[in-house]
Amino acid sequence: MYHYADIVLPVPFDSFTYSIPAALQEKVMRGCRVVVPFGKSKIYTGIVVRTHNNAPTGVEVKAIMEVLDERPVVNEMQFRFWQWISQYYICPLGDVYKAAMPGGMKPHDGKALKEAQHRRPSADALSVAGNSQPLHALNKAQGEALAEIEASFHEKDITLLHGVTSSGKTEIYIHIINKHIEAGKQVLYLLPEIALTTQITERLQQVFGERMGVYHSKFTEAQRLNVYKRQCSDHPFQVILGVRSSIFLPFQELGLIIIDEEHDTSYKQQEPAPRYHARNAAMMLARLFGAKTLLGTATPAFETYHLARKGRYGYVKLTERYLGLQLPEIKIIDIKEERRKKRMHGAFSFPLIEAIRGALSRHEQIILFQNRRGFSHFIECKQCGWVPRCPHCDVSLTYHKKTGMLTCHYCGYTVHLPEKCPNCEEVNFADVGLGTEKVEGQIQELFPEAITLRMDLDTAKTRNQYERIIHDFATHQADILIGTQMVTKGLDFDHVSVVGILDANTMLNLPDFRSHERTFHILSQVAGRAGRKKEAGVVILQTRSADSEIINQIAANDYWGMFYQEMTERRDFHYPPFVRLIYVYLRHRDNQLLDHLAQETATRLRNVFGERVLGPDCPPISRIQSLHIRKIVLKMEPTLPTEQVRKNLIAIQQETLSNPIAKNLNIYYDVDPM
DNA sequence: AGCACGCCGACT
DNA sequence: GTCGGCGTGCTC
Repeated sequence: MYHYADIVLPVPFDSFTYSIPAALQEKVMRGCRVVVPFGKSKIYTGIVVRTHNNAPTGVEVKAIMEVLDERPVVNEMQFRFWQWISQYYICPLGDVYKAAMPGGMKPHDGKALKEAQHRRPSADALSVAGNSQPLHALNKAQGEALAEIEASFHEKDITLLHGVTSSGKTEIYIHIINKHIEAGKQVLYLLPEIALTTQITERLQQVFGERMGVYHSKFTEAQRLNVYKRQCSDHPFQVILGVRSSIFLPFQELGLIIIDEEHDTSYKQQEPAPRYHARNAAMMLARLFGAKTLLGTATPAFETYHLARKGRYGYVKLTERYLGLQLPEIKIIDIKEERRKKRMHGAFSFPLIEAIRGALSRHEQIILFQNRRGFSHFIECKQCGWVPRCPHCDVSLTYHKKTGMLTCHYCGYTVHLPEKCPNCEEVNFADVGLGTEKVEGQIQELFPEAITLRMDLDTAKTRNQYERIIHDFATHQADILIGTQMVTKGLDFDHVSVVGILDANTMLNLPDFRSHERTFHILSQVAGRAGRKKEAGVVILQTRSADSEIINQIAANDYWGMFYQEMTERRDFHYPPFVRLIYVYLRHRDNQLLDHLAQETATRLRNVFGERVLGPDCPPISRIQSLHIRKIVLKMEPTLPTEQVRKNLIAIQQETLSNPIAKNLNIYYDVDPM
């Protein structure tokens, strides 16, 4: 009989010890949810991680109020996985719990007790319906790729499927999934949030019907709760199609994880903790289960490709586009040159205008890509050069013409555009930089007869709005789709013959070692949207760096050249995959105090890690939501024992925070940052 | 991270 | 005289 239990709660600590009342002693089990009082007035739902007889010293122990489950809702595999996430990403277990359980599983306050009273039996078998459709036959190239993947899985646990856009990867996935579920295994199919569209969901639903569950963060709490409970039951879904957080669902017999669009940076959770990378974490999850992992993409992340080349991953290439689709031709247009010749109409070069005109006359569709929302980047007083800036962040405000508002894209601060310059009282503002809203306005002037759609964070805030736009464009209710990187994700439109990239410089010059790789990924993806059945599309790539190597590599679809050059640079300058990066972020309201504390922390880090420590520095955006920011970079050789590193880092964090002047200091680590 | 406690400005 | 601003301290 145990008298105490360690409980994980949705707060940033590992666990808290509670006493077990005699009446609950039979029921309190590892993995079950319990209801406990917390602090002065809170009631939380937590998870039992351990029962024992060690009375905590120096604190008043509170008692568990209620047990919600008769059998565990977190299994042993999940506990091991949570532990790994917590250690690798240097965050307390409570943060992992918050991310891992859908809201409905961790009710708080009155709700927790209510659920205990109205406890329902776990999801019944919702029953296997016979509405599934047969699998499509694979074509020759697909069939060969499938055979190669299977052969590769005999030797390696992880295989990269490198297949050009529209090469029919989804059908290959369906065949592999089918084989695994026929063998009695479960399959997890991961997609980036934005790519989880009805197109793919519907296709998989046709085949797997009731055997498949979909797990998306935009679903209601109740829907996600149902999927979670179903996975705990005796009749779990065989296939889960989900976004990054679905790696935390309970699995019983996981045999395969597919990570589609594996290069996508949105697999990395930036905020809040745990700042995990769902691709890398999924590979660890697969390892725990002895399951296979299939990474799929048209443009592999350089780190992935590097490991595939080294033989750590199996590698299968699919070069043929499905239904004989041709890869688009990419034409580079030098904006500087065109501007000098006075051949630019706003953001549009003559060749782009001609291409659009041609497509419209043939009743074909056009996608225009500009990776910045809003009307202009910022506005500037023509008289005195005044630029409206965010009072809380170190950025200028973006002008949104339709609403007449200036908005901070970091904290959401919004004000009306002033009628006159508050500095010189002049009434003459210039719009500097190009946003999607301005692109749409110019298109409407150039082609008043064309119907346009715009897709960015402003017009596609919800899943419904997003899908509406996709649907309208796919059914040809509009001629031109203008958007940010939202338009690049795994969508296949049949009638797009022209893709215009309005300014391929904005992403290129970011102070980030991955900016070339990212530009390559995103531009290749958007270029891949062009092309119709049996007919090549055209991509007009406008740039101010027409001579740069990277632009030419993108235009030539020279993945290998790009990769080779980047790897050389990353080896020489010590960047991943040759080192493991950890960023240390420090945030504080007081800039001077922050400076001091950041220096102090860097010194502590140097005492342990020496030359591996760089900084502190001010990041490019050095203040967000009134907090000043400093960043310290750690470059660790991959051979360094991660457990020792982690212990040192936690100790240093504690040391810095133990200084009384560091009261409101916020420190956190970002492991493998993106 | 929340959330309560606590000590200083503008309102009925 | 109080309502409420957010500094700071704690959570088994």
